[in-house]
Order: sequence, then C-alpha cells, then structure tokens
Amino acid sequence: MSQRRPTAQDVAKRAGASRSAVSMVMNGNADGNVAPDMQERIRSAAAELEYTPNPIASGLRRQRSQMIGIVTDEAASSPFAGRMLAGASKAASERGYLTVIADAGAPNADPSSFIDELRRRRVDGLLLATQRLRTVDVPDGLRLQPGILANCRDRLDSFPSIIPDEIRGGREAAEHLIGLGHRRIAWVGGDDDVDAAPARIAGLQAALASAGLPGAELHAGEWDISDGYRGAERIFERPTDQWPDAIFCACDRVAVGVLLYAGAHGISVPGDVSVMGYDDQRHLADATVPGITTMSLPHEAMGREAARRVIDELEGAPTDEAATTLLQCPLVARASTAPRTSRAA
Amino acid sequence: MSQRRPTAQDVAKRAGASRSAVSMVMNGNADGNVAPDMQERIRSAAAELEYTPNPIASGLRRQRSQMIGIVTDEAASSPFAGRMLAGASKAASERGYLTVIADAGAPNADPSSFIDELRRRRVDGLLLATQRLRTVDVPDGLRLQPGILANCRDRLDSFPSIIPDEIRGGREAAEHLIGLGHRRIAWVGGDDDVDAAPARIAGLQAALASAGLPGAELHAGEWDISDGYRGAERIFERPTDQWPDAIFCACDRVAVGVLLYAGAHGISVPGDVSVMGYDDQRHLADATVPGITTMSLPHEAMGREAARRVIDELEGAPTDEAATTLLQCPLVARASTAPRTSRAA
DNA sequence: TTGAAAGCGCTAACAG
DNA sequence: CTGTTAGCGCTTTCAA
Repeated sequence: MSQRRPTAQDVAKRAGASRSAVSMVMNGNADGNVAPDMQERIRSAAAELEYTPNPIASGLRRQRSQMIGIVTDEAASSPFAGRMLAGASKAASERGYLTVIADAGAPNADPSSFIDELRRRRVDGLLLATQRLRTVDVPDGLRLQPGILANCRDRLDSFPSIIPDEIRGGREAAEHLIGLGHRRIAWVGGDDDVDAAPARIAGLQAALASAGLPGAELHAGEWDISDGYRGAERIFERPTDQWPDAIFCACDRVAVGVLLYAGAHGISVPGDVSVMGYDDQRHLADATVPGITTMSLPHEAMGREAARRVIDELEGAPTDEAATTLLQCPLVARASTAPRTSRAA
Repeated sequence: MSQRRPTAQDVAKRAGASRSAVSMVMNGNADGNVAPDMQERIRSAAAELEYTPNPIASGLRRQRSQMIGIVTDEAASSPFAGRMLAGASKAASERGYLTVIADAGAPNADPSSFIDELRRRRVDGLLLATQRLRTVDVPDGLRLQPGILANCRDRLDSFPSIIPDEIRGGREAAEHLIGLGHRRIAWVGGDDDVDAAPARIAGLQAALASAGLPGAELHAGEWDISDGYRGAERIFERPTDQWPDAIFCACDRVAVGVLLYAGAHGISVPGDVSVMGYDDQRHLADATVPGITTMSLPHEAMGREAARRVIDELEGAPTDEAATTLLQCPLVARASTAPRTSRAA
C-alpha cells in the first residue's frame, strides 16, 4: 500500500546536493545560501520524487507541531459553529497550520480535559470557541501556550477574545428601522441568560434615544419560534392603534414565530409591520416568506481573526492589540422590513 | 509561557531507571520487562513531573502520526455531518487517535486536494465522508493508506464503505404504517438525483407487496419544505375518499411541508392521515407539532464504524469484512403516525 | 557558498 | 530482567 516515501536524503542524492541544501530550499531559506542553479535542480528532483517534507520530523526538530487546536462546546449540533470552524481552518491553513477540533459535545461541558488532550498532542496554539456568546472562566491550560477566546469573553476581561459587537449591532438594526420611518419599535424574545440580549437591547434603546424617540417596549422571553409567536400574540391582540411600527426580534427563530403569527392572522409583513431578526441563521432567515432582514453574526470572521491572532502570537508578531476585539455584525436586508406606510385603522 | 516540558529522560533520572524502561511503562509493554516496583517508581515520577510522552517524537520513531483524517464535502453547514464527525472522533480518540478534519466546503468540490493535504501531514488513515448519500469515484490518494467511505459508496463497489440501509429503512417505515392499519400509502418528494430516494421507495413498495397491498402512488419532487407542501396540495385537493391513509415523505423537511399544508387546511395529523418522515433531522422532526415519526439516519454509527474499520486495518486486524457495510436506520416513533381510524367522508 | 555534525524525544533491537 | 545503542527525518549551527 504505502510504499516508502522519499526523504530529503533521496532528493539530495538525486540532485547532487546536501540534505541541508534541500531543507533550505524547501523552507524558502535558500536565497543567499544555495546557488540558484542548485536550487533549481533540488526543486525538480523534489518534484520528480513527489517529495514532501515530513512534518513530524520537522516538528520534532523545531519543537512545533504546526497544529492549532480548537475546543468547542457544541460544534457538532450547531447551525453556526461550522462557519466559525471553517473560518479558523481556512485562515490557519493559509499560514501552514492544521486545525484539530475537540468538541466537548455539550454547552456546559468543562473544556479543561479537551484542552489538556490537545496540549498533550503539542498543539502550538489553542482557541476556545463557544456556540453562543458567553462569559467564561479561562481554563488554566489555555494560558500555557498562545490562546484566545472566540465568541466568548473572559469573566475577568484579562484574556484576549474575539466577539461580535452586539451593542453596535442592536443600534444599527434600530437605525435601519428608524431610517425606514418607524417610530414605535417593540422588542420580542431573548432573556438575559445569554449575554447577547442585553447588549442588543442596549443598542436599540440608544438608537431610539439619539433619534429622540421613546424607548422600546420589551416583550422578553426565550429564543425560540414559540416565543416569537407568543410575543406577537400579546402585541397584536391589542387594538390596531397600539401596534408598533416594527418588531425587533431577539433572533431569527423568534422572528419566524412572529411571521407565523402574522401569517395566521392576516397581518401583513412588512405592510402592516416590519420585522427584524438577528443572527442570519442559514436555512432560516433566508428561507421564509418574506425573507427576514437580520444582522449577520460574524462567525466566519471570528474564526478567522482568532486563528490569525493566535498564530501571530506564537510566531512572535507584535501583539499590541486590545484584549477584546469586537467584530461588526453586518446588516442583511431582506423583505421583512420596509418603509412605514400609514396604516388603515 | 510554556516552560520546558519534561522528557522521558527526566522521568528516568528521577526514578533511577533507564529511558527505555520509562518508554515501556508508558506504553504498557513493561510487564515482564521491568520490575514491578520499578514500574511503580516510574509511574509516580511521571506523575510528579506531569510527564506526557511527546507524540511527535514517538510518531517519528514508529512512523505513525496517530491521526486519522476525515475529508468531507460540507461538514460546516450541515445539520447531519456533525453527528458523523462526532462519532468518528469519539471512536478514534478511544483508540488513541486524533481526528483531523478537512472540509471541502461544497457538495461537489473535488476532495483530492484535501486528501493530499492530509496525506502530506502523514495521517495514518483516511475517511471520505459525504453529507448526502452518494456514489463517488474513489480518489487515488485514498488507496495509498487505509481508507474508507462514509455515507457514500464506490461507483465500482470495490472500495470499503459504510452506508445506511435505505431499502430496509423504507421497508420498516412502511411496515410501521401497515402495522397501524394503513393500506393506501402515498410517497411525497425525493427525486432520484440522490441515491436515497429510489432505495426508500423500493423498500416501501416491497413492504406493500409482501402485505398484499397495491403499490404506493408516487408524488416525486425535491427534498424541501415547499415540495412537501405542494405534494400535499395535489393529494388533498382530491375528494376525501381518494385520500391516502398515510403519507411517506422523502425526508423530514418534506414532512414539515405536509404538516404545514394540513394545518392550514384543517386536516388532522395523525387523525385524518398519518405522516412519516425520514432522517430524524434535529431541531426539526422533534420540534414540530405533532412531532414527526421518522427513520433515524445512523450518522453517529457510520462515523464510529468507519473510524473503527480504518483503525483496525491500519493496526493490522483481520479485515475479512465485506466491502460495503449497511447500517440500520432505527424507527423513531413520534406523534405524526397513529392507527387508522375510519374517516368520516 | 557548501557540507558535516549534532541533536529534537522517542522506541525497539540487542547485548549484558 | 535490565540498560545501552542506533536511528526515525529533519533543521541549524559551525567549520571548511
């Protein structure tokens, strides 16, 4: 099956060079050390032999595995985590690192043992990524080599992390609504068990305040479709003149619930009321009728940035960056929001 | 940050033993080679020093990386792949292997370059896993070390693979329905672009035939919610006495479409008609009202089995197993199916 | 500019 | 039963 792979020695022999010359050429350190024509001969010998340097041997020598580990609380079942992992893998791979993923499998599992396992494997750097935005206690193992938090923040705010700028997201979502002429905005869903809800609400209220509008009425609840449905129920059972112009939902699932209620009760979205989601959840925000206008959680960018920063750190790049990096949530305009029309009472 | 890690040498010195003794103890080859009390001293020295063998060094020596690679066409965005990856990772980890995942990111991406990349990293074995059941051409790289297909099969049927037994699944689903007293069963959704649909239909027809019932009427279509909705529309627009007793949907999303149509038109499920799904898609089959009775795709088991077989092979275990292994799809009974009631016309 | 030599930390064969 | 030895394939100093 796997015939013996060629080594640098084989390449050297074929090219009439020394092993060290081969090494230098393969690592791009040859200029100024190996004659140009010799470089060329080495390169073609390597190509003919289909030689690829053995990363295990080089890892042993330079005390580097060229792997970065990602431990996550729930990658497997999540509609989001994939984007974060993909972003991190791609960024790492572009810099010559392989990502290895350890999935704790449950939202509240203790990541320490997975961090230890990855450290045993000698990963060069470590990301701790959570499925939902959370505050965490940084496990000790994370401090023993370059590490970073993705989509979660240190309870003590002393460990580097990459998280979405939820306050700004809430504000920009509200500004979008206000820009469409809406004045009365209601919030539905999203209790404060999760860090995101208070931040989004804060942004919303700030935007209303700067526009000189009254604060939003809050219909807090959970994060699911049924919570959106119930929230809409409470809102639309009132007389029409007490309806809000727009509903800002804690997340896209809640928005689906609002849409379902509206559909079942002859309320037009966005004709009678605009509906705004949050998260840009795949196969959901883009799959409803109307499609949900929403704020996109920058999962891919978080993965990418986290990988970049860890690799920068372990390669000794200047690390003058702030501990916590906030990433913007871009607005994704779809059909569930529209300019305000004066409603027939 | 990362202070120097202890080596086997350090442990040997502390225990007053030789490096090889330490190695044997750490690898469980000590009995009969190292005196019991010495083993004990080595073990406690290792514990005190928090020594863990360097897998890079041992990998170099034994020409093994203890990693198995998984290349997949769409892990990131899939609601299923996670379970397969989790199954494989867990099984591999229990045998001392780390899984590394390369996600091609698109359903039709060519996996060859990802296989090559993982081979460059010297993975000991390789799984090629697809998101949907498919027939594939085995990339050359897969043959150069132990490898296996998961959720896809070789076009030539000569390379080992683990796939769900869709025919049996279709049959057992139909038997469940027939057992409830249903006699007229309609199939909705699932064209034959994907290998699963014809197999499920074949199982369905076989079950009907052995029960002496007429064949199912087929409303082929795609795999989405809207296809289920349209299929239901065609079925229920006919006079009541032409309605089937049960609808076997190509997948859970299609079943959701049927449920939506029924809900919007006052048709009771399972009172008027039973609805059967397939896939057991998380957050879907279990989240509707009523919950969807469905056949569970054995993703976790496929991952587990695939990892097991690859590791068996590379560890030289007897490989007398058939090339293609079929795994059962267990029935998950929920509330969308019920015994037949004589319907009021 | 080149090549020889010294390991990285570990395992496995072999001699004591 | 124990300890010594010879590398695995690579990188990186250092002397020529």
